[in-house]
Amino acid sequence: MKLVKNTADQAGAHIRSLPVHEQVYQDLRSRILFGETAPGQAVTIQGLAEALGAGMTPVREAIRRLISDGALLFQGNRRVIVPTLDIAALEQLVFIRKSIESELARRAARHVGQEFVDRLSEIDAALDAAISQGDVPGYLRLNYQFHMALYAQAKAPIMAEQADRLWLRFGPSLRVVCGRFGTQNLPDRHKDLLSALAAGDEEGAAIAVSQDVTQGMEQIAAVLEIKE
Amino acid sequence: MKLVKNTADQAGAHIRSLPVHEQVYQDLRSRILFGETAPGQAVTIQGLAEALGAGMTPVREAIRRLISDGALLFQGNRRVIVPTLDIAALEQLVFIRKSIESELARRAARHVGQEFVDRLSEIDAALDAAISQGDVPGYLRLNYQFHMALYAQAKAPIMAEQADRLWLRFGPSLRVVCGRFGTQNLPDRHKDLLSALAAGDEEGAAIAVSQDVTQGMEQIAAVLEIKE
DNA sequence: CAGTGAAAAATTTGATCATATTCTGCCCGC
DNA sequence: GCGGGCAGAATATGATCAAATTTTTCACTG
Repeated sequence: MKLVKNTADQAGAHIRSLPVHEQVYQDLRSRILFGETAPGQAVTIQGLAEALGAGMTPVREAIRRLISDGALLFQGNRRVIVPTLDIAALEQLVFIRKSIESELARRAARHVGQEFVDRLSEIDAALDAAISQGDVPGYLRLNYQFHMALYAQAKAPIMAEQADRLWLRFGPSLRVVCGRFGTQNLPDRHKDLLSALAAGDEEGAAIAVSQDVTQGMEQIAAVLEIKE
Repeated sequence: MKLVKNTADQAGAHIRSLPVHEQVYQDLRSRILFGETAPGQAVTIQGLAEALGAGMTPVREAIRRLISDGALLFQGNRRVIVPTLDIAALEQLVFIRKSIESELARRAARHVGQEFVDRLSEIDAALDAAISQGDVPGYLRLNYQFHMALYAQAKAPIMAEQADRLWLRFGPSLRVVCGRFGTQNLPDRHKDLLSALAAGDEEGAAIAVSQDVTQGMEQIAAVLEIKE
């Protein structure tokens, strides 16, 4: 009872290099990271499967990964939401970020060359442009890109991965901050960082990143206070 | 055409509160954590599904979560293995563990009561017994239990979760250490820690944990050096 | 004639989907 | 207000397809 072996070479301009579950993961991840999902929002498997035109198995896997990343929260019953930050969580994130990211900056300072400083400066210039134009999504993406480029330079992949994961936890809230305050008075310790890097000043780089973290988190804390 | 809705709650002593993918996750996790899987070993979906008597979808989900945890490694092609530590990775783990776990000890010291110190002492006594009897699995489980009980007391769930995740990365290698050196000359800074906790000495607790981490990691480093 | 190497077949394993089943939350009638 | 059904969403299975590894074969060289 062999049915027709329909060769199924129908028109599919699919780039099949990446597995579907990986594509879904990246897609969802960047939505969370750049605030396209609001804190508290529910996430349904079937909804996503339909929205992305994928089956539910790949969507399931992507969601599990993101739960493990701390980017999504599995509420005891079988409901999944974008987690809401509270002050206690934020305070812990500040501590961990400062520990890891300042060390990453320290290590990156050991490996910088002129071409790397140039590349970072380029990103920072684009970032400034986004800020002055009030381009919130652009700001969020470039800021992320700036930090990740720096951390990649530290030659410490495990630490960089930990830092990367932490960003998923405050991405949605950072978006809320920008929605409320706009981009005008955003902190920018990147200039300090760039001069420290150019001078090979490890401690200076660490301090600059630490201050950047503190300021960013304080903005989020301010919004959280209001909400209480 | 409704067929008999046999509720099938008689089969085995199944605790049906936990979903299968969760059970598989916990099972695999503890196997990795306590060294029942060797570093470098390959992990196959279908193999596990058969071994655990589960379908492949739950196994898939568990594996994805563990990859995200850093407990398994997805090799570019589609092969999944238990990752092998190298010196560079170990050094990064030491830094992160010291940062996070010493802070957790510091915070735990703020919330201890007598009954908590007693409970920890109890675990530590059992741990000593396991060491003197050469009971490696018992040592690994009790050591993990000791640290996690301490970190739970810190009232910092996010930091504790990060620490927990890190343990998955050196579990398999720790097992190798014990296989080579036995349990006799394992470091035990737990006594220092217990007295610091009883005295409410935050810094003392932080230092004790930091030394415990250093010593444990040095043992692993020694084995890694030999292998090179 | 034996050994080496590559190419192709076969087997193993991963990826995806369609579907059946079970559980949760909600709504309606009592 | 409360309990039972009802809708919908999540869990889980097995089938099916695709890819990668392994094995086999065979030709060619020393």
